[in-house]
Amino acid sequence: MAKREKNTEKLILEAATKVFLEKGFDGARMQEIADKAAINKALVHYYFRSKEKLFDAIFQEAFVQFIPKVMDVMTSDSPLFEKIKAFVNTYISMLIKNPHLPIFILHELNRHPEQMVNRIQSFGAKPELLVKNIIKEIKKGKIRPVDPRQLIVNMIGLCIFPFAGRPIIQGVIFKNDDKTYNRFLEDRKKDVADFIIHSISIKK
Amino acid sequence: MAKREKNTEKLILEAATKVFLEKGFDGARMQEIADKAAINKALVHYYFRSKEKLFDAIFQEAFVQFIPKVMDVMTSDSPLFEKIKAFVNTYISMLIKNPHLPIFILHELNRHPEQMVNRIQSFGAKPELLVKNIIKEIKKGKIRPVDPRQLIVNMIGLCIFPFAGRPIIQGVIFKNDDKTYNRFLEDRKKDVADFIIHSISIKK
DNA sequence: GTCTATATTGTGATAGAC
DNA sequence: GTCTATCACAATATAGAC
Repeated sequence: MAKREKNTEKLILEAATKVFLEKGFDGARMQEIADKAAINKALVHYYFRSKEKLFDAIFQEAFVQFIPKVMDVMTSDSPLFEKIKAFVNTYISMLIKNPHLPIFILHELNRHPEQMVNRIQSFGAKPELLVKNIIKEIKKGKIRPVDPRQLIVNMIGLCIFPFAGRPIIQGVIFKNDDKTYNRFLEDRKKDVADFIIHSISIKK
Repeated sequence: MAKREKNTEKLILEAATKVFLEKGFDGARMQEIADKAAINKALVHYYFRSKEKLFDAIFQEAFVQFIPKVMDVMTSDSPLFEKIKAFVNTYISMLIKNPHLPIFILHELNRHPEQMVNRIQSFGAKPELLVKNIIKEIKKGKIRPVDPRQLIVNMIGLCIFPFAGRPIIQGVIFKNDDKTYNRFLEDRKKDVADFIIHSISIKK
């Protein structure tokens, strides 16, 4: 059976995702989206009515992807260090596939912080559970006493930053070499996990 | 003696800095800059000719501020851990005063990575020195063997992320409370330094 | 559903009086 | 130097034929 042709709506969404993620809402052009989807500009409006509505569709999906599935990791019954390794590995792997995601989400949310209020309810990340879990480990004397919120921010920041800051890091530290930087990102899965674990381990 | 009036050029630069840093190049409007400077739109063009030229002036200064003065810290002859503490403390303090700086720089460089090539030469950050310094500490057995480049990226990322990701972090973890988040940022000066130092300390 | 043509508005930039 | 008025074009959005 022949492969089914993609329908137009999907073509537009794919094109729009690329353009919006690379240029942001303000930098994106409906014309460029239409060109990339190999259709006419009017057709984009036919399917999504306005630039804003099209953007909302893309942002929604991108945002869900961006929010790390902390809960998935925490519901497992493996030890904390194993959970950290799994989280870092999964999250960095996803970002390697979607390198523009961090800046896109971060920039758009900085432009429109009010939108954050709406988003919070719409997804089920409950960091309280993770916080409690960390506190439990501290009380059991398994890890160094730290502010759990700081630890969570550290974990996420360490994963995201090399993608959000790629041009500057690659430029300054890696002499703009793509291959070396990609290798650096691969290595990071292990390095960041080690880094975090060492930072909360108790010295004997 | 009466306080001297600010000249127009300075007024424009101050207004433009605010607008560009909050909205980025694509989102900024010459009209808004003029309004904020309490002058006419034509006058902005009179002083800077074009939006792009005005932007360049702002970006240049912002970029210099953004690049952490790693060298300043490293030229001191204090021990590595003291250097790390000083760096984290200085950099986070600066970011508290300029919270929009990270997203602004990161976003604009992602939009125009080619510009990074020009910038690199224009400022004197030589991370090689820092890399060598870290390697020396490792060889002396003072710290755990790590990839110095990863360590540097970690240090910077840990400082920057809570500012770049403020809306999302504050929304999800801090129930959107400004005061708590500001306190969190203050605490971070110490917490991040501790975090890094523990992560590279050698266990006895 | 898809196209061409066009309306409409927004925005950077300039001309010219004062 | 500073202003008002205006140009020129870019970009979103719609009308209407097919």
